[in-house]
Amino acid sequence: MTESKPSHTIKTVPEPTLRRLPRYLNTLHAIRFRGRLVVSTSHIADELKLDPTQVRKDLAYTGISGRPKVGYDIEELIVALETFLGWRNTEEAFLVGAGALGTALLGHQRLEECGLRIVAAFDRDPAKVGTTLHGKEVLPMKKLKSLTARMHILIGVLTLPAEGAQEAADRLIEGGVKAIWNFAPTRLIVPDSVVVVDGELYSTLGMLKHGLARALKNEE
Amino acid sequence: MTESKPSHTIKTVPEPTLRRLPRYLNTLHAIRFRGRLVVSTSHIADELKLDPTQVRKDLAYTGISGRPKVGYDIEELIVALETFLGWRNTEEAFLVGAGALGTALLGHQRLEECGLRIVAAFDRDPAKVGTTLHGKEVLPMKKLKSLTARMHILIGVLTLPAEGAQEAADRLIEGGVKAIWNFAPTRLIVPDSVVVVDGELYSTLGMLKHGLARALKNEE
DNA sequence: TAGATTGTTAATCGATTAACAATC
DNA sequence: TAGATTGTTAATCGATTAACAATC
Repeated sequence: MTESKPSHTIKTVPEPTLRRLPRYLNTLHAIRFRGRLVVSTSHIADELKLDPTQVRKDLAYTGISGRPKVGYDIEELIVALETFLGWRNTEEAFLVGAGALGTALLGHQRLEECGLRIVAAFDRDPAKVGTTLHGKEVLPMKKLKSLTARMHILIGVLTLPAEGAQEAADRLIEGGVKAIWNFAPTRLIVPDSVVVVDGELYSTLGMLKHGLARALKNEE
Repeated sequence: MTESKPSHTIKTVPEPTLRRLPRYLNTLHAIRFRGRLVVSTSHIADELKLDPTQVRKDLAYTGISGRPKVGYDIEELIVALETFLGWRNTEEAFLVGAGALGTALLGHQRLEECGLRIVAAFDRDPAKVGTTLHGKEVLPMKKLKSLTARMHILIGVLTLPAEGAQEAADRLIEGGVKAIWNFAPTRLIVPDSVVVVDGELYSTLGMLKHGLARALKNEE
């Protein structure tokens, strides 16, 4: 018996591709700012030191198509990429853990441009509860689940230590959250229906410091 | 004529491996906390839903070796990983851009545990210059290059908008910086001797929102 | 039309996974 | 010793790159 895939299966996008798409957007914004209306994949590839074929393959995933000899309409391409990445429709989110990192994300304007509006923070510290950070209320943990449900919040942002992370994730998921942006240094156990994406702060810091160590060693 | 590699060539570590190593550390800390003294690769792999062989290959890069039948000494393994990632010797850094994100990193305690001590911030806003954030001075941009050189700073952290990023990177590099942790949404052009690692805030946010959109679509 | 660029198919490369011998 | 686990070599898989036909 051969396995028959459901006809509506969406082609999954390779993770490396997904990581590059936001970089294409950065580049496109810069190019558009210089007054260009169309752009070729070699143009984008040059700017980012990538292979033009790779850029073309990546763009194909978003469903947009260019015109031979001409290239891609920059405006259309930006819209297609932003739509694909989900940056075109703003989604409300709750943040758990109002420490330094959490406070930063509450105040980081650019997140809203990427379709993420953090509407409130939660913290277990009574001294923080009731205060306002960057215009957003800090609420007590015991309200996390009920408010998530009542406000139909779909995204949770975790900026707390590893210890409290799983517990917070559980409450959020019980409340109906479908996606978690996790900055806590721990792996979360969640149902298949929930997406977890790691903030990767420490991964990138590891790459940085390892790279520095190598660079210094090579110099001797 | 055959190419002869220099005998001291260091084997380069695949990027996926480098991304996983900090996750192993998280897991190891949790396992150690539970009182274990040794750990097997299948144990680590189970916790992180990875393949044991992959964990073994990754660990081999750090130079540590385990004992057949027994496994790895947790303590030794943690030290080996931290050393490999450069988290064991603290390096001083300058941060440029004292906005919300920059302020957060200035106050984020855990960075120091990963060997990064941000000692001062720089900003072009005269209103911020002279103030103190999380106990660290905010200094004017015009001192960036000279202070970097005088204090032998090797790491720069960029938390400013795309526009100012290249300029700041240039000043840091002129001052002697060898590694840049870049949170600005732009590609930096730097000499080969300088390591740039992207903070990837927007890449991960893109993966999150794209993942959410897919999850919601699959549900209908 | 000729040339440039897209989009696709094939070849290559590198990372993951499987198989297994070495070893405590 | 027997069994479990490491560490390495081989097979597989997937992503990148190269080649090239289609097209404006």
